[in-house]
Amino acid sequence: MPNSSVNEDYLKAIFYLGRDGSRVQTTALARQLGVSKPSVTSMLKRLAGKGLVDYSSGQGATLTEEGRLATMRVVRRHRLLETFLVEVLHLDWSEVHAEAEVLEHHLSARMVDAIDRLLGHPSEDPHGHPIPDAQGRLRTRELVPLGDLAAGERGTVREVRTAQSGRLQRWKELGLVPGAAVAMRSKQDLEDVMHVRVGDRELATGTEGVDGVFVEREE
Amino acid sequence: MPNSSVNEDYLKAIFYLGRDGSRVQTTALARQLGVSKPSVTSMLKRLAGKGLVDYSSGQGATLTEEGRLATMRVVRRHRLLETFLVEVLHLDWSEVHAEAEVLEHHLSARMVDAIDRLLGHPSEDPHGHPIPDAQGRLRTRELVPLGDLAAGERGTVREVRTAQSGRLQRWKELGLVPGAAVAMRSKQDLEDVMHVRVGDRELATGTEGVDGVFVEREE
DNA sequence: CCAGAGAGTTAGTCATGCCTAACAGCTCAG
DNA sequence: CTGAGCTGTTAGGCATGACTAACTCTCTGG
Ligand SMILES: [Mn+2]
Ligand SMILES: [Mn+2]
Ligand SMILES: [Mn+2]
Ligand SMILES: [Mn+2]
Repeated sequence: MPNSSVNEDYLKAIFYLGRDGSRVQTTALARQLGVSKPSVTSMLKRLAGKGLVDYSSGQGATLTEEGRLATMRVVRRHRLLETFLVEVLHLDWSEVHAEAEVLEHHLSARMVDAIDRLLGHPSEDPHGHPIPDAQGRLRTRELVPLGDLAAGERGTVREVRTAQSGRLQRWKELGLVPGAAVAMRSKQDLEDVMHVRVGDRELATGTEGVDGVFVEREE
Repeated sequence: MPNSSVNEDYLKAIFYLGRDGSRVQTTALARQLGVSKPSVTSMLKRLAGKGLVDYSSGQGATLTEEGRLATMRVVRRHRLLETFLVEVLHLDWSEVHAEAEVLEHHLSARMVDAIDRLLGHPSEDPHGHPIPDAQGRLRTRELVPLGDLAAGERGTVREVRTAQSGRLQRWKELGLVPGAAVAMRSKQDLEDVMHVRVGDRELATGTEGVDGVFVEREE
């Protein structure tokens, strides 16, 4: 009756893919989770049976309120774990996602509380992602992709969204970490090259190279 | 192809039940693991197929060398985890077994190393159990049940073996923890009552009440 | 000697999650 | 307008790991 690891990963995927308010497609879930489309169809029916998602054949899926709360509990565990792994076990921020992806399903409430306490109730994980509170509330912010800044605009890096550890490693080397001040110097859209000031360094990159870096625009 | 959580719990159970060198019976495993006897028969065949146990129908099971090494890796993770949960997360020693029982199956090598390093390569867990080293070597000691001490004999508590958190809590209150000096004052075998000095306190108990407390005899 | 208790196995079933094959419906390019 | 390419479902199967029912075998007490 409790949710399995697999259930929880489906819920998280539905949550992430549905952030823009849209219904989540079978195919998108299959790609995200690395399973076949029939597996997704079958699982959506079972999650609907448990009251965690709204699903009708061919119409995609959304989380119910119960499903959203269950998802927030998993996301909370995931992000607390990442923070813990970096702060306490001193793993690199590029490595912790894979660990947290597994352990998020196996932490008791007691351990979650102990970690939360030890870390002093952190509000963000190492990648800048907000940690849902114990009631399932998630802070939201107005962030834009770094590549959306116009030439001359400034901002501050707030979140880095990727699960690829190689990209995280590179961004750390480049100084593209939460808190970093950035300024868009110039953009050659046709060539897909932009010049960005990151802290006190200059960076030339394509859109793809910083895809996943989100900034808060300077007012 | 890697061992599942369930596989690992079977291996551990075979290891513990076979410590005395005997072959482990189907029924004993079924009771230990809380599953039916046919489930055990079926699993023993599969573990034998993986080369982890020696099994022939009706003759019980023993670990192969490969199975023993796999078991030592799980026991190492379990005991490092318990130590970590007590030392770092400050959970009570009576609570950590249940947590470790789950997490032992989901820790990466990287996390095991990080925990081992953080703790300074501990040699024992909070209950006094030796932690296998990374090569699967397990320290052995000559311990006897506290109840085996004869009147007048002294010793030191070295290990407490139980998975019941209530018993652990009680033993902690009584001072029956690894390192505690004990002395058998007197025994009334017919009534099954013994009087034991624990540190500077006096304890009257039946055999059952201290079953699982192991001591090193004073020479 | 024989009945019953235990130990252990076989057979058959179920739930969970995954897969491939096949097909239905929609949209869009040619 | 027609076929290719998507999206999505149904059908059927497999692996893991659990269960109950029914059986065999061995041992022991009366
Ligand atoms: Mn996960
Ligand atoms: Mn993160
Ligand atoms: Mn376990
Ligand atoms: Mn222990």
